[in-house]
Amino acid sequence: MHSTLDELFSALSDNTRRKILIMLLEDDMAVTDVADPFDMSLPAISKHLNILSNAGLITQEKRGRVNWCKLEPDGLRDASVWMLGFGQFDILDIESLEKLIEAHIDLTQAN
Amino acid sequence: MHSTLDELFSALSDNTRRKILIMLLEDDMAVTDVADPFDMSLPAISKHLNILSNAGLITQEKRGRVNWCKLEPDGLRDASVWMLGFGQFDILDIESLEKLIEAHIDLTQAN
DNA sequence: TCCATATTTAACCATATGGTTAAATATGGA
DNA sequence: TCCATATTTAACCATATGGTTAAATATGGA
Repeated sequence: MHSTLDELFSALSDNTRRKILIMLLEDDMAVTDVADPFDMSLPAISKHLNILSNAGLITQEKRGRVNWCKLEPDGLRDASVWMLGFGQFDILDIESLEKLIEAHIDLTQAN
Repeated sequence: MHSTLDELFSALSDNTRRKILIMLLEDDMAVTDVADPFDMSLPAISKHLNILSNAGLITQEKRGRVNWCKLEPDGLRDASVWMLGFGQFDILDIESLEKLIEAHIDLTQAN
């Protein structure tokens, strides 16, 4: 929830955890199912999921015996903002961003 | 140069290193000058700079006694691309986008 | 030549990280 | 009630990380 950039980037610095995030892009998953494709013990995956939770990248909701893991859509935002603030704008289309903001301003002024 | 995402995100997960990158956004710097604002020994800074080099985020050029540190503009690219591939760029809300545009304008006008 | 300056290397240390296996816990269902 | 299933916790281990101080190295300049 109130995770630091340290926690965020650190959470992203492990390939297992990045793969888990990509899996959760598809759908929410139980811990056992998250662990399935990995050649690694369940406790190891459980720890990775904890790290992702603390970084704000996922949330976990326990229903019955099953702990459902869900991607947290806003989790990457702080990291994205920090990185893009560096001027890596050639990746994004600046003009369309400006149009988006103009549209937003028009909408708010129309009220 | 050909650093992994692990190295990249890991390099970014330390606040000292992020601060160094922001300092180098201004201008190239000698190692001693990079170290100056930090309450930390020179060897510690030297190690941080090595980590940033290995991650492809900076380059170092030795001229005489002085090792000049230079921001590597494409260094963040792979990380950015990973996040884009993640498809979560709608996570940037309007406010963040406005800040980004402002930052971009500041940067281009600073030239 | 000799000293100062800039930086790295070496040796060390405490703590963090990413994994393991075994045991504990909690819920579901016959 | 009793067993299976889902997951976490505990204890442990090897290696990585981020720092230190002291020594080594290389260059610049009087």
